[in-house]
Amino acid sequence: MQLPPLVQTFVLHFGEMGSRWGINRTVGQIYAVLFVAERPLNADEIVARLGLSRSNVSMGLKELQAWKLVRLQHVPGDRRDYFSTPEDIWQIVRTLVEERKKREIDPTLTMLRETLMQVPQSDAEVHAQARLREMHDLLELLTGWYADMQRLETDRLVDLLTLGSKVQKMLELKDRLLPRGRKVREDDGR
Amino acid sequence: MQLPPLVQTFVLHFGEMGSRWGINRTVGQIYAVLFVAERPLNADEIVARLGLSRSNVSMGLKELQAWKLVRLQHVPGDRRDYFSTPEDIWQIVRTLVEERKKREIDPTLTMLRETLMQVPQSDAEVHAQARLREMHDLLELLTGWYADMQRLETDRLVDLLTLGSKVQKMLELKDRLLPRGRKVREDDGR
DNA sequence: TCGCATTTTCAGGAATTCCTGAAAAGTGCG
DNA sequence: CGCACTTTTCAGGAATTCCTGAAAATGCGA
Repeated sequence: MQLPPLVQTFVLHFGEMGSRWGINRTVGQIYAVLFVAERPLNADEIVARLGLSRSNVSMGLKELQAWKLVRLQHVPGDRRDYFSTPEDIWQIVRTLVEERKKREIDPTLTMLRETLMQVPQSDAEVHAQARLREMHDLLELLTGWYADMQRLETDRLVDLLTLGSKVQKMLELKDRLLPRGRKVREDDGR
Repeated sequence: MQLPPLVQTFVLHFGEMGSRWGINRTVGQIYAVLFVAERPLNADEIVARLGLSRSNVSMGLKELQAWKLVRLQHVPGDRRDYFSTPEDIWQIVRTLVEERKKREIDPTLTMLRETLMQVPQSDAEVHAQARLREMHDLLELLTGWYADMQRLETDRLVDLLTLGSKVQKMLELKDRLLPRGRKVREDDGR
C-alpha cells in the first residue's frame, strides 16, 4: 500500500467500517482513496495505492457505480476511465441514504404490507401482525420525514439539524404567540 | 423451521436484511422471532422455531444481549433463561442507533480527530485533511442533532418527525412574527 | 457435596465471500 | 480491418465467517 501515512490510517479505518456495513473491505478502501484524492483517479492508480489486483479494483468500482457513490469521468486525450466522488459531502449523504432506502427499506415495507394483508390463522399470527404493523408505521413515519428532508436545500437542512431540539421550544413559543397556529400542523397533509 | 407462514416470511426477510447490515443471518432471525413473540421465549423454543443448533442460538442471544436489543428475564419456578424485545418500538430504535453510534461513529470521530492533528507532509495530505475535516464536521453535526433527539420524549420526537419540513415553514413564519426571534437560535449553544 | 438442568465454550468442518490471474470482450484510432 | 490499450468476466483457490456437536462450566436444590 503506497499512501501517505495520514491517508493510510483513514483508508484502513474506512475499510473496516465498510465491512461492518455489509460493504466489503476493499470496496470501502477504494472509496476512501477516491474520497481524499485531489483529482479523479484511474483504476491503475488505485491499484498502485492499495496493492489490490486490477480485477478486484474493477469489480469494486463497478459496485460503487451501482451505488452511485462514484462518478465516471474522462480526461481529454486519455482513453482510461477516471473516477471521483462528489465534491459536496452532503450530496454523498443524500445518495447514500437514498440508495440504502431503495435497497433495504422499500422492500421491507413491501413485505410488511403483504403480510399485513394476510388473514391471521391463529392468536400467534394476530399478535405478530400487530407487531408488524408497529414496525410498518414506524418505517412509514421515518421515510415520510426523510422524503421531506431530502427535498430541502442543504442550507435549510443544516439549519434544522443545527437547531436540533430547540425547534421544539420554538414551536411551543410560536403556539403561544399564535394560538391558532396548530392549524398549520394539520393542513397540507402528506 | 416451525413457524406460522406469515411469521416465517417476516423472519426470513429480516434475516436477509440483517446480513446486509453486518449482522449475521441467524442472529437476525432470532431477533425477528423474539420481536413477534407473544411472550418471552427460552433458547429451546427458539431452537424449535428456527431449526438451528442449541449452541448457535446461545451465541446469537449473547450477541443480541451485547447490543442490548434483547432482555433476559426469568419465569417464576423455571430455571431457564427467557428473552424478549422491548414492547416499545421507539425504545428499540433508540437502542439500535445508540449502539451503532457507540461502535461505529464514535471511533470514526476519534480517528478523524487524530488524523486532523497531524502535520501534513505534502500537498496530497493537505487536501486529504481538508476532506477529512468535512467528514468530521458532518459527523459532529449529525451526532449533535442526534443527541438532541435522543433527549426528547417519544411523543415530542414523533411530532417533530411528523411535521417534517413543515417545521421550516413555521420557523419562517415565526421569524416574521417575532423579528428578534433569531436570538433564540444563538443562545444556549451546545 | 452430589445430581440434574441449563448455558457456554470451542475445535474443526461447512458454507460463504473474497480475490486473483488468465482470457475474453470492448473501444477507438490509423 | 487490425492493432494496441483498456476493462470485464469468471473459474477456482484463499480467506473468512458461520455453525455444530461434544465437552466443560455454571447454578441450584436436596
